[in-house]
Amino acid sequence: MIGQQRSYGRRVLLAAIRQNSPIARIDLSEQTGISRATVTTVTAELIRAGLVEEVAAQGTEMARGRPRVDLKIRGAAHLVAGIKIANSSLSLVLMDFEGNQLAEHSHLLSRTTLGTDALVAELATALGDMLAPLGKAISDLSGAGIGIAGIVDVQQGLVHWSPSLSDRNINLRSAIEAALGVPAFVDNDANLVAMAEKRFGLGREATDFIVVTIESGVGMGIVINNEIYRGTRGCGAEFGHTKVHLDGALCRCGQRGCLEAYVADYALLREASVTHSTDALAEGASDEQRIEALLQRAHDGDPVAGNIVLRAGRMFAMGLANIVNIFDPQLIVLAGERMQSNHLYAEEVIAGIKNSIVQVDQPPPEVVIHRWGDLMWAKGAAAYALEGVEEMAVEALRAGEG
Amino acid sequence: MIGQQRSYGRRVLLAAIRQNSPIARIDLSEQTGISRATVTTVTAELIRAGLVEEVAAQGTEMARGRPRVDLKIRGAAHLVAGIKIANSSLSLVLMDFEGNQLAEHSHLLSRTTLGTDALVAELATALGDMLAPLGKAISDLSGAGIGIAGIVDVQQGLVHWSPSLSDRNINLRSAIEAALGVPAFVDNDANLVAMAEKRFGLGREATDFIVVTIESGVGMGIVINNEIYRGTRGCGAEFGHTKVHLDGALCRCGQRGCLEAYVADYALLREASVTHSTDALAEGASDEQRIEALLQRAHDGDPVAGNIVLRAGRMFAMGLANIVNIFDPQLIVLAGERMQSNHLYAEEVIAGIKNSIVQVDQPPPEVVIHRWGDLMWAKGAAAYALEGVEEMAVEALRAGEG
DNA sequence: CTGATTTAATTTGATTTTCAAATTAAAACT
DNA sequence: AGTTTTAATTTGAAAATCAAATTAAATCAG
Repeated sequence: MIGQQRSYGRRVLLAAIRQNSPIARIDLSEQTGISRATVTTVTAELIRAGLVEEVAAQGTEMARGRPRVDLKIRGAAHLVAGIKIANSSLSLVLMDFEGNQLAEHSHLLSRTTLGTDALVAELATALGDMLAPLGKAISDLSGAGIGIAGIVDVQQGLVHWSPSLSDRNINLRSAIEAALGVPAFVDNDANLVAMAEKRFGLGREATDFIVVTIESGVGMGIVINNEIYRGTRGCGAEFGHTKVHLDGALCRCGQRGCLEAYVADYALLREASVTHSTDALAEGASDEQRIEALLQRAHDGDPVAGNIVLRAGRMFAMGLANIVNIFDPQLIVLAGERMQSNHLYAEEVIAGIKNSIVQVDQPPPEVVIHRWGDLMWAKGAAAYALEGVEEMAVEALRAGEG
Repeated sequence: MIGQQRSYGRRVLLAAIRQNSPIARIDLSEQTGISRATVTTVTAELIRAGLVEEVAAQGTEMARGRPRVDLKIRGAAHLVAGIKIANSSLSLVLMDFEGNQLAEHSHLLSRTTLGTDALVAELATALGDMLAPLGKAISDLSGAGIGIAGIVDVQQGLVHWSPSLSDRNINLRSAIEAALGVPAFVDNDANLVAMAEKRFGLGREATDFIVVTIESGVGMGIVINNEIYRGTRGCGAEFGHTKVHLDGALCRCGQRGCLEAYVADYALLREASVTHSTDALAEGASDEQRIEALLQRAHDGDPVAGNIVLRAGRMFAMGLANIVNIFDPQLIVLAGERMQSNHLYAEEVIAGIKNSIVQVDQPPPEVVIHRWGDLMWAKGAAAYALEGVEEMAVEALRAGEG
């Protein structure tokens, strides 16, 4: 409607079909406010293009009158991959256009930090390995979403800096598109979790919510008005580095008082080392094992361990309360897989949030814990790719018709 | 384009004309991506409706070819009032449709907290007093924007709670519309400052920015994607109650560690009372005088006073840094009139922010201090009314044409 | 089993919105 | 006075949409 007459209707209807999956035309008209006549015309076009298909109306048993015919996204229309570039591995997922997971794959990286070309090469290998058993090739993909830690300029596909890349200011999108011959969509990994929640998780119903992830650091994704909010320099949502104490504990980032410096593994271990330094566990044990031992000890009533863990939880609650006080979201999702974060997901922590937010008549936002597997990130990447591919498909439709 | 065919184009073009004030049709086409033909048609319509007018093209001296004809909003099209309900007074401003200030007025309230009817009555009186000298009546207004402290549901015009109202859960919009016979637009006062900055101030060029105000409390307005972000329960942006210290200083709100409990007047005085309790200034002096004395003393090198003020500044910087870490805005505007906030607006504070935000290659967001007069709030209210009236005008256009 | 009823979807014919290309307008150069 | 240049408008067509009428596919009632 703006600019060259572009098919805003197509876009809206396709999105509505996706979100309300099996939905009859009459309900689409109701929902979007677009007339039934137009819904018929446009959906016919979408069906003709293969993006949408009819399914036998089900559910409401035998109502009177002409039965409604449900529409849904046609999964076979496109194939996308989602790839998360993690510390020392890649995790991949394959999805159809409907969002059904068709395959998953995991790939160990030769090194933690790689050059661009090497990384892209490993990426291509991993993709091939995932696709081969299905008799598919990379060229069958309509798009690939890539999640990477660091500072990413989404518009340009530029990775300013990432722990996984030895180069700086690399246009990872171009590099991947050149190597794979497939449209690539690159984003910061925290945003991808938010996207995963938006499309597949607890954020499906919400328009404004926040996703917090705990891995080695603390990440955050912000969804405002159904869209990822990325900040203006691509470095927003640095929840882990919000300050919770003036001149507080030293953080990996070099600053003091960051939330991360109170809740991250290294923070807990740093504290534990003061009193438990002579522990058997301290020698030769991995960080993970030591954390586990600390948490166990806290659970068993060790006062010092308990104190360490308690403070972490209280700081975490304070940080989350600040988010609520600033954003007033509908929902906060604590997404993660690690049982090691149990202490941060405890009842007391959630309750602590409620005590630190501004009190109004209305109930506080829901805080929910969502335990995903490792694939969460990759699924988010796939969701991102689906978004991009959908956009391209609608665009193609417009061009094709003209 | 969605729903009944509504004139999205009209809306877009009117907004573009407003934002780029004197602008030729060809530039409008360029900017909005709408074809020149459509720009001609739509602007003709807007001119016919009296919302827009042509002005002799100026600026570019005598270029070759047919000279461009600039368009601008026609001020005379509508008249709006902006009203800020403050502690013990109303401040009002009168604006034309172009945003030119035509009059201002100030009105003392009989009491700090009033019943709805009494407040509305005083409001009508004040409005009348402002309009009378101009030979205008309230019925000449196309809308009135009202800013009030407290929890406001903008959608419904409901004031859940406000220090200025003795009643709770009042539909202030209905009450005012009934009394004045003019469309009313009610919002939280912090949001209005953001709107004032967006339309008349430093936020004109920015799409994502934050406005922080210091009065008796600390307020914040958030602009995301050119729109006020209000949170989902109407209680977001409570910057003053973000926690900056676990189990910290007691706040008026009853919680501990709120930023306000470190930077507000009462917080400074609380600290000062510990050591300066026997001061001449402490007896019989007003709070304002005592604050002034404290700041003066800090400035003169008194170590205790200096320490009190220093901490307030550092806490303030920390709070702002957290906003940057979360939002990554283009711009932070510190808006206020009070010289008493000088210590919070000091160089050191601004520098302190930069030391607490996540470091990236790109420069940190600008932090600017904008000293407005008392009218800032009322102007914001007027800006809000203008937004509403513009919306109504476009809507009327659509209905009228059909 | 047949026709009435009900509801969903489509078709019809018109209207609105928009655009590209051609045309006109208004100025400065030559 | 004619040429050039640029802005704005007009023209004719295409695209998008809608309200109302029609058709389709089912159940219900007798």
